Amino acid sequence: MRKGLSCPYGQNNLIYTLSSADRALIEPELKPVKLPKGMMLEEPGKPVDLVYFPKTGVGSTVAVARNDRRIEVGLFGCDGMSGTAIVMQSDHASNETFMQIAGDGFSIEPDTLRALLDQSPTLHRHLLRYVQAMMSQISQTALSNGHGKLEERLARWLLMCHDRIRNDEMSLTHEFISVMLGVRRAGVTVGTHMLEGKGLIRANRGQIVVLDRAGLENEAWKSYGAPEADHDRLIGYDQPD
Amino acid sequence: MRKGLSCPYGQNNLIYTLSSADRALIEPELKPVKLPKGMMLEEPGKPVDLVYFPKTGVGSTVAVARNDRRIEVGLFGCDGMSGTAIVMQSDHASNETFMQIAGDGFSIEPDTLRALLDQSPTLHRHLLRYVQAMMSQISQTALSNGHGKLEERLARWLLMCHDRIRNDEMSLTHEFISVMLGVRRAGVTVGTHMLEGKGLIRANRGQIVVLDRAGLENEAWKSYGAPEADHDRLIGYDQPD
DNA sequence: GCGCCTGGGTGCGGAACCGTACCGGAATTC
DNA sequence: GAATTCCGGTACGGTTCCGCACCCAGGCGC
Repeated sequence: MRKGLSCPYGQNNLIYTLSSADRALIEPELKPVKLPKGMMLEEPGKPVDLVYFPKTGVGSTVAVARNDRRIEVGLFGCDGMSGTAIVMQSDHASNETFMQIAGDGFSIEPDTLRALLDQSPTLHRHLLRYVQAMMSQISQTALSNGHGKLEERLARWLLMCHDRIRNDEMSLTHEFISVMLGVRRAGVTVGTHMLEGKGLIRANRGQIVVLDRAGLENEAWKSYGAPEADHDRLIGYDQPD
Repeated sequence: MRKGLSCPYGQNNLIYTLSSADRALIEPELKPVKLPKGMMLEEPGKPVDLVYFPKTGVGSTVAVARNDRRIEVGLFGCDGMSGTAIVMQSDHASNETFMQIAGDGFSIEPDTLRALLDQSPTLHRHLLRYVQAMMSQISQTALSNGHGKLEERLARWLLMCHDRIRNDEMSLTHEFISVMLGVRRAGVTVGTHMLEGKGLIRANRGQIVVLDRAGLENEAWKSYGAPEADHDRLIGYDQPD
């Protein structure tokens, strides 16, 4: 587990790190919600109809091209939120966001959130800083997609997932990972074998177990770390109050 | 020229599309400034020391990895600004931004801008929506880097540059383009030959001339367009007032 | 005029990854 | 327990792009 995500299990870190005043402001408006696997949180070009703050599970943000090519650009769990367009004073999402690993969390109406943002500059500031951290993550993804070898990108992706799950076991199929990374399914099979051969993970049938996190970080050192450090600086230890 | 960038030549579109009240607010604080080629506008991990609004020229935002791998993630000209971290209520940049093609524009002190953002929610909103458009552009870059062939990525990049120059001739070396795209210099040579062969551009010695813009767009259709449409929706025709 | 630097053209071997396809075992369904 | 679906292992030819290297031409300084 990364240090910046050390909020208690079953909390959303963005909410948890708010000042008590801001938390008191937003908490009454948050509705508990199940987030089943595959649930669509926002769709490109459409208005955001609910904003979600996961407590568990993992959400993926995917850029989609006209010709149906798609690739994951960002990923979040208890550290983040969907519907960032609202924070940006827009209303339409530009990417697709869905639940990649089931969980639960909170939802809030966009209009309500907008009102709260107007009411509390510190709340707005907090969420803006989160979006800034996401931009850093997306930038790193662009870099990694451009320069990284498959094995390195795979290691980075597994790490980012692992960061957001309080468990070394992850339910992930090669097929799914291949879509997220924008590579062949067979490529992922080969990549996981490489990582298995080095004793970093163990995989079988829709299950990947992280054995050596430090080793994975080493494998992905070119691509992993900078956005995570940004996040910790922007959110983790920067609690207003 | 794209429709969303149709502000008068020698204006910054972000400033130009402000409400008259907001423009009156910010204009006294803007200092005219030359933006020579290669000028560093912000550096990763360092505080933003000035925010720039170009009127002419092109700026590049580049993600840098620890091992010195780098790749351009975003690009802006008279349509944008540097120092978006300030708009996001942060102070440190996470990427490197520099002038790729010389120009001129305005600068403003971060503290001054911060004060203005607090003072005018509509100003803040306007700039936030610009950052949202940039996120869309970065996402598309990640997608393009992951899936796109060199020729297609090259076409997209030339289009994005062309959008921000009021001229079909662009001073660009293969070497420079190769760094921006994160590919070999020789690869760019081959790619430009392909585009030349199709009659879309003409290139010689540090000069690239766009001959057939529509053809270029066709060549890059998978990657070009969506972020530009987002930008136009968020900024171009959404003038408060 | 000469040398030098910059920018671009070209070639070659090899690595990485693609598209496609086939197969087998594991889980699920009825 | 038979059928079906899901998931992963494997193979093969082809393409794209890399790393490296060498050379040539234009432009500049001296």
